[in-house]
Amino acid sequence: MSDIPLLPNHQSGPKKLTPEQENQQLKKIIRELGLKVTQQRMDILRIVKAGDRHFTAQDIFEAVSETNTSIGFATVYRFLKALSAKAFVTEVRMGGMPARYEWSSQEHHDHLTCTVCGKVVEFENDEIEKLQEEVAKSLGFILTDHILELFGVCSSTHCQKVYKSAPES
Amino acid sequence: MSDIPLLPNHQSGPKKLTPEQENQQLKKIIRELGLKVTQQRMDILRIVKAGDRHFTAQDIFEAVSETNTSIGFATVYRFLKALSAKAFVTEVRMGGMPARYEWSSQEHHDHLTCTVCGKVVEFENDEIEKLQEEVAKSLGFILTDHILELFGVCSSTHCQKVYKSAPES
DNA sequence: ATTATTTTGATAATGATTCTCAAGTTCAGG
DNA sequence: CCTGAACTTGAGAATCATTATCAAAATAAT
Ligand SMILES: [Mn+2]
Ligand SMILES: [Mn+2]
Ligand SMILES: [Zn+2]
Ligand SMILES: [Zn+2]
Repeated sequence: MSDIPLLPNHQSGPKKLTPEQENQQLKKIIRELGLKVTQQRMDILRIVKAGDRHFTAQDIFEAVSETNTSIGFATVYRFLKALSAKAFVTEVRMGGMPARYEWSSQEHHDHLTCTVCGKVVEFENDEIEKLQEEVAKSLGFILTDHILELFGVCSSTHCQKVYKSAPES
Repeated sequence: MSDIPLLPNHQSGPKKLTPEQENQQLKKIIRELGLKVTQQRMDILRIVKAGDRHFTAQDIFEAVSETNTSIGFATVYRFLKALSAKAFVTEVRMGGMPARYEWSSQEHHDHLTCTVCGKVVEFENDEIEKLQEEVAKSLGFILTDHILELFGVCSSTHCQKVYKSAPES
């Protein structure tokens, strides 16, 4: 949807890949899932992996349709499910709205989602992470994972207006 | 992990109310919403307000049906929506699961869950809450809600042993 | 009581996601 | 290159939670 810049997808590794090299990468991933390589899966994977945004199934469906392949929603959902089952992609869900998917980057981050337009902003905050560790430790736990999702209203005039005109909180 | 464990509603004030007093309380709330007092609304409110857990619309529908009144799902959803619009109840929507509602008077809390035995500990950390506000503000958002779930291994010898001997995940 | 205003609930509609299954594709082996 | 068994696809039906419709019923101000 919109385009307020976030954490840029700052990759560190080399990203000069020939199309053929990229294809080999994608195929390798598909095979790691124990699945057959199909045009649809290649297309979906290319989009999700290359993108620096959070895609909905609809986004991916449209993107794949645009290029060449005819594809069904079922295929998109099926493959995304397989990818997130093996943690290649992360599924971000917010009540009511369609799920969003992103390539699982190595870098940890949390999400701030606009409850009006669905925009997702990534952030990472070392202080919060540290406090989480402390909380866990103080309760006798070894912390192994966490989910932090913030919800709010983004700065777009549209969303601000909707928020202010809504029944007051 | 099938159920959503929560704070027992460890009481705050005096809760010795005659049925009539309780009814007056409930009516007052309904009128504060600018709505007419109906049997259905009384029933729904009584359940949500008294409960010590998170209810789904289904839960409430069943509970009300059991007692006396015939009631429709639409009525449950409508009234819950009105209640959460005015923040009398909190709506929690996660993933694809049905929304859950809880009376808002409970202290805010987050959860720390043992991934081995499933034990859930609640905690509350003002510093984290404050940092969340700051993060949202710095990204131009008005923060309206958040979900913070920590996962780890609790201090029980059993869970510690399982954790140490487990192959890495 | 009267009656204007709300509310209700059965049922249809919605929207995201999943399921079904006939037809099409992939790929290991020959 | 063929073949065929196993896998995959996509159109459409099915689910599931939630919302919208709307005529009939309940509420509350007069
Ligand atoms: Mn992200
Ligand atoms: Mn919290
Ligand atoms: Zn927004
Ligand atoms: Zn444990």
